[in-house]
Amino acid sequence: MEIPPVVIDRLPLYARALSMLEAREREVVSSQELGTRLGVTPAQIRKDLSYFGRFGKQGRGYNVRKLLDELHRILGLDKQWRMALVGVGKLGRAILDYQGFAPQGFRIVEAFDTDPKRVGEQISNLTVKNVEDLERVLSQNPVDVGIVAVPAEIAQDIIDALIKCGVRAILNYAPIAARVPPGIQMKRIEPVLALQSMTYYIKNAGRPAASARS
Amino acid sequence: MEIPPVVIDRLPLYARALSMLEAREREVVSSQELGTRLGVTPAQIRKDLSYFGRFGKQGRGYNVRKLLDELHRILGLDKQWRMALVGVGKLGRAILDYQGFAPQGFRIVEAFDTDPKRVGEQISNLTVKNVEDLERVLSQNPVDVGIVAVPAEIAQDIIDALIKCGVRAILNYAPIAARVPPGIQMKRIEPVLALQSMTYYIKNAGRPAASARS
DNA sequence: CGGAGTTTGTAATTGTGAGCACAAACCCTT
DNA sequence: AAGGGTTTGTGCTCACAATTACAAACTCCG
Repeated sequence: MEIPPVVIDRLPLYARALSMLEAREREVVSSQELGTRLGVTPAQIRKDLSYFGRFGKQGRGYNVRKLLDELHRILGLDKQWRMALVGVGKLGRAILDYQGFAPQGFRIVEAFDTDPKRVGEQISNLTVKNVEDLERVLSQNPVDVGIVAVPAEIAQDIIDALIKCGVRAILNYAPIAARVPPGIQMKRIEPVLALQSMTYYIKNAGRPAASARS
Repeated sequence: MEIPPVVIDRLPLYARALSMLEAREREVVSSQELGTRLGVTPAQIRKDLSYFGRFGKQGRGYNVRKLLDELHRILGLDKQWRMALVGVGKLGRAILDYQGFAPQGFRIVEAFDTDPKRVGEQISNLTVKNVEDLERVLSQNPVDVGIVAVPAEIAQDIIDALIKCGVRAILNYAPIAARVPPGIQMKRIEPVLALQSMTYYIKNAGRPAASARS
């Protein structure tokens, strides 16, 4: 069955909420409560889950542990994922430093750069390698995900190179609308774009002089 | 007229592509070409723009400079936007360091933290202030946008505090599904969620043994 | 200046996802 | 064991967004 991408995008949210509940040793949760926590309607949650099976019990709700396991299995979060970072400038270093990947099973196992001055440098347990060796290195030791943190001008070339090396998912921090062939996943991380769409909504508000704040 | 949020989300993409074309001194561009660059259908672009007016000329296309100006005006990008950062841990420091905001008119003008050890510290032209003084500082010198880079546990409280201070848009880096009242804009920046949905699509692919690569 | 070739703007259509509402299933208390 | 109270899973409807298709408007070359 073909599952709508929006549904897939919501599943990690559900999983994260369930993790929190599990940490608090909650055994059961209803779509109602989950929905309130996440700002999603209960029907939406039930429908999303129904694409994959019947995980709840009428009159009771969902077993937190069991549903979390199912979601992990569905999303492929029951494995470890190997990632390669390209670009170890300021942004790249911040990504290497980021403590949020590892606990979720995402490990950065290679780092590349074009700048010879950076190649060879040791950053958090990794030796920065030359991007020219990308194909050689990754063919011997493949990764699943490529993280792109290079200037916009060369981002598309880097992405193409990564895909040629068998990478199937790209996390793109470069400010560019890159193209990937069908079957390859790509998501942008672009704070500036997020800001630029929010300003549309707030541009006219002025400072609320002295009116009510609901 | 009520404009679909998806449309608003695409406008910054158009603006960025136009910026690039302007830098290359292109005078005119068609929806066709713009669409190819961005991976969007030409009709989509024309329809999106038609919500706001008639900016093109049949048989010719869009004047790059003029359309870019219009988009800037529509999105409110013709002003400077003041932002306050809360949380100057590793992530917060990386955000302060990020060179991508300023050129687009987004300036971080205040930085806050809860940790007394960090309060008073100087980071890139800013003095870190105590989050307890948030209300006082921002009431004297309001900002438009709040950037949240604190642990999940306190993120909702920080967001509530920012909104109480008149902030109308939140850029949220904390891994939490926070709630905001209607009229307040919020966007998440969450690389992990992006990864966790991509794995769904690539989890079964295995390594393509020796098959064709299209 | 005329006609072939472009390209826009939009009406009409198609496709898709969200919400509603309810039967069926289960829990729990008495 | 029975009945009131919950909650799930899903068919149906509605709303909205993407695509198609085309008339109208413009360009530009000879």
